[in-house]
Amino acid sequence: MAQKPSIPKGTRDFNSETVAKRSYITETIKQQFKVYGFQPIETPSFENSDTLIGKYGEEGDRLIFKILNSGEYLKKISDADYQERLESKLTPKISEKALRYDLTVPFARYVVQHQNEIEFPFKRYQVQPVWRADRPQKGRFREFYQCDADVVGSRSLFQEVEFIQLYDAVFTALNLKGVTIKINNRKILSGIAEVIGAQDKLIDFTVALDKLDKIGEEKVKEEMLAKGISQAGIDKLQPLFGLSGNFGSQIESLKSILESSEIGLKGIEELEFINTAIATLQLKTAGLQLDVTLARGLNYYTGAIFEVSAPEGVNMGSIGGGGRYDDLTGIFGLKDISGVGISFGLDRIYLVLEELSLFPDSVKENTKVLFINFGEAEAMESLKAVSTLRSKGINAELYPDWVTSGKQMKKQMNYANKRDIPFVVLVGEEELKSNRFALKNMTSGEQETINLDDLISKLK
RNA sequence: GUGGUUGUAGCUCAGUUGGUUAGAGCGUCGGUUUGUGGUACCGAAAGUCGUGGGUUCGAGCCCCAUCUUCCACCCCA
Repeated sequence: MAQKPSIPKGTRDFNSETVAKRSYITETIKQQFKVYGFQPIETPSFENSDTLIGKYGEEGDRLIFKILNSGEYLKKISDADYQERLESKLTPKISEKALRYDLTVPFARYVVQHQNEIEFPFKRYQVQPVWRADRPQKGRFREFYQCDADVVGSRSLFQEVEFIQLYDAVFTALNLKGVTIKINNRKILSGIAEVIGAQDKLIDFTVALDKLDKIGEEKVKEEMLAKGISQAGIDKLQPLFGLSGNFGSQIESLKSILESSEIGLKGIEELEFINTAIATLQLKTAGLQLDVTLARGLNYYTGAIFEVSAPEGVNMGSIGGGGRYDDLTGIFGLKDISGVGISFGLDRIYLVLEELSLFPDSVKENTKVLFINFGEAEAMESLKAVSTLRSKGINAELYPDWVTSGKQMKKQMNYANKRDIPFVVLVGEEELKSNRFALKNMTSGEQETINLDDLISKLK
């Protein structure tokens, strides 16, 4: 064979079984989104670069796929710019569009652009692929799907409460038990940074703190010190490292750390509200856990921060995340619109369900009955029956090629086997004469000759 | 973006310090079996050893580049 074609790294082809399983997940998620009152929207797969660039931090900019301009884009570059070879200067001149990096920023753009047509609070969901120029690893791809639900135009903490319920509802519907919804609050992180005198180093501080369960207390302290946080400040963090117990007792410890910080106390107040509400409403299968070290998406989250981790024992990064962003639309010129949202990582949820064998057998459902083809007259008669069965909603098909020998028969039976088709119908010369059908059960091997009505009822 | 790792038949993988014609299992195809599949037995086809350079009398094996896989960073769903 000649050189085989290939696809770019970090992308995948999906066979029909995988498509069925993926669609089982997205349909389950969409169904819950609808039940919770969200409306679908879709946005283009690529945006103007200035919509995306600079919204995800320096690291994010690096991971955005940029689209080369059409036409003679190099001719428009001045000799000076060309000679200079400065990416930051040249890139915007040869690339004015970029692939969607997530669903949140395009959504913010959508809200601002269509603000006069939207009823606030606006609840939307969106299930579309996003692209990142990342280096692939397990559960990390360069093209993957996000399933987002967001609300804009309400500051109510009941939204956060509902999103936690929504997470719980989806994972319950997927029969995925033992999922942990971690929650934190940007205001608490700000408060802690304030207390230790590192307000200006909030990001460095939280990035280091985020690594606590991965690299341990000592390394975290080292990293903070290296980032310029004072030893005195780090000492004040000591109670934080020993934080344990349930939601309530952790909150009490945090209160003592944050007693001098107004914003920190505000964060605690918010967390307490959410926790109390969830305790009253109860979750079905997921667990809610306060995790002060959780610090994701700080480039725009301002209040609650969510992250969902797979059940214990499954080696997978987060399978969902989200949070409150008080001023996301501000970057597009629409001030004081608060938003909060969550995201499900389809590709990772897939890997988790696969690892735990949680896909129901029903996702594989395909053709129920295959008619063996014995020749023109028989095939014609078979197609009549096939049409009738199809009109009754029974997945049926006729093998397209005729039997010319016993080998062909074997081939057709094998075909049914390979495709896991549970029934085969034989309409040969005898059946044609008697106007009956030989129905064979491919699992048990049993066979019976019956009329059309019986055939329908047996296959229903 | 940094460091490492992987690639041999359709699939999963062997292949010794560089040495004749690169192997196995599964699958595929044919036969035992011309209206009955799954099991069994017999047989066959199938590989530019990821790709491109280089070293060597000789390269699947060594060197360089590149693509790909997986992993750890960074970051993230």
